[in-house]
Amino acid sequence: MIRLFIVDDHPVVIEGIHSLLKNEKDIEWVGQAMNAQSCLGFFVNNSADIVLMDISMPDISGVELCAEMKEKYPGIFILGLSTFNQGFYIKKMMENGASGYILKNSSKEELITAIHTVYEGGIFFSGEVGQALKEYQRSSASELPALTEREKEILGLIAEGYTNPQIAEKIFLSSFTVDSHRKNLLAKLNVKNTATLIKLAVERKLI
Amino acid sequence: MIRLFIVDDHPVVIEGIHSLLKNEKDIEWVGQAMNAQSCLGFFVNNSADIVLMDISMPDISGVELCAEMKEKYPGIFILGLSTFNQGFYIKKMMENGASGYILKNSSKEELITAIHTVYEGGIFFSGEVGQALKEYQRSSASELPALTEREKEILGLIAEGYTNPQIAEKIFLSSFTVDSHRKNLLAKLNVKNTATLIKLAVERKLI
DNA sequence: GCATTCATCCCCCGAAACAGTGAATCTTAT
DNA sequence: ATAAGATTCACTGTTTCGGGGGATGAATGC
Repeated sequence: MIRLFIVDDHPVVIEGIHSLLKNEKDIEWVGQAMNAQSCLGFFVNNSADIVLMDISMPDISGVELCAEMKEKYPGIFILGLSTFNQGFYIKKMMENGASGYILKNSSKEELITAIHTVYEGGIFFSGEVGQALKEYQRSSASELPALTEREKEILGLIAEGYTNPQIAEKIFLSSFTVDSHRKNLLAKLNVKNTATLIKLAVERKLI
Repeated sequence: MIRLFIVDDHPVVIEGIHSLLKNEKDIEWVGQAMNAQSCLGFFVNNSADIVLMDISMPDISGVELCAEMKEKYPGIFILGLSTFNQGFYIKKMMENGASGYILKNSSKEELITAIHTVYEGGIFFSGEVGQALKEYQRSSASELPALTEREKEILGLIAEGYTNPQIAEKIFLSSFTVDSHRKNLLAKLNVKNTATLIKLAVERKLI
């Protein structure tokens, strides 16, 4: 028996999911909350196996609530729930310990599959969400100015710890030239020094 | 109809999966390969929707084959397949474009669910794999030497682009002292300069 | 007690990074 | 063809980094 709790500030969503699952014999509806505070209140004296959690709530965001819940009750699996398919928030939820993410317009089958997968310790994304997540991982880079091949090459070598003279020797250029490319990298990416350059590059997966 | 291809150097695995899926009406078995080369050869003149791919193969690794396949045929979904539940390789496969990962001892139901989820663009992990992946994400940081509070503070400020004199002013130290901490960071983490320091720090989520 | 470890602090110096400016090839797209 | 941009090279400063050394004090363990 999978004990399910739901947190969402839209009554219609709670009702809709309740209705979809009411005939599922292995899923027990243990409670619901319409904001983060009352969700946290519930878990003081009660428990659940899975929490379906909306991303946008009146008091604190789903991302924060997710972090707090996993901190206090690491054994409870959290399944993100949202109307929109936003890569950024999905990523944040996952980083904060969520076990998956489904859209509110998911089919009954998808919802049930998600609940079972997560209950067994798995990770589940609905189809569209999986796509959005993958695209997001790239698209966050799309806002960045395009780097030339040379610039990417030199960025990679900088990240590996080579100095300008070393890079120059390695790819048969003048160290003045390497320095020029380096300055262009700083300017294009709008960062002030090597530290911030590499931080950006790693975070945005440029290298 | 989901067109499925499998790459695995163990005939028994190919046979076993074939047997499990032979009665599935919506899954069509389009071919199989026992090494990476013959897999790549197949896709020159043929196609598939999903490739079940073993992680360990005689010629090149599943990770590399995965990267090459996604490069050439981005529309084909790749589902990793392994006997062992190794967080590191799972992570590598995912970074190279795989859509999920299942164990060879998965149940028929799990296998079919995985195939359908992936076919619809989703991401699927078997239960145990999901756990291993999450644990790996933490454990990779555990091998690092412990940093002192001061060092972590200074590391964070370096990553934000502050120079030694700026950090010194900000936290009321001599810039010589900041420099010492900085050098300790380089030594402790065994990196040669700011670039590699920040790369490591971001990758290992020290900041 | 005493030695040791370690976090914290300080200093010098040569090498590297950064800022500013300028300019010559070469490719590519309009 | 010409304009735009990528790539290359150059010079001159100033600032920062990285490698060396060394000092203090608090905590630790024997």
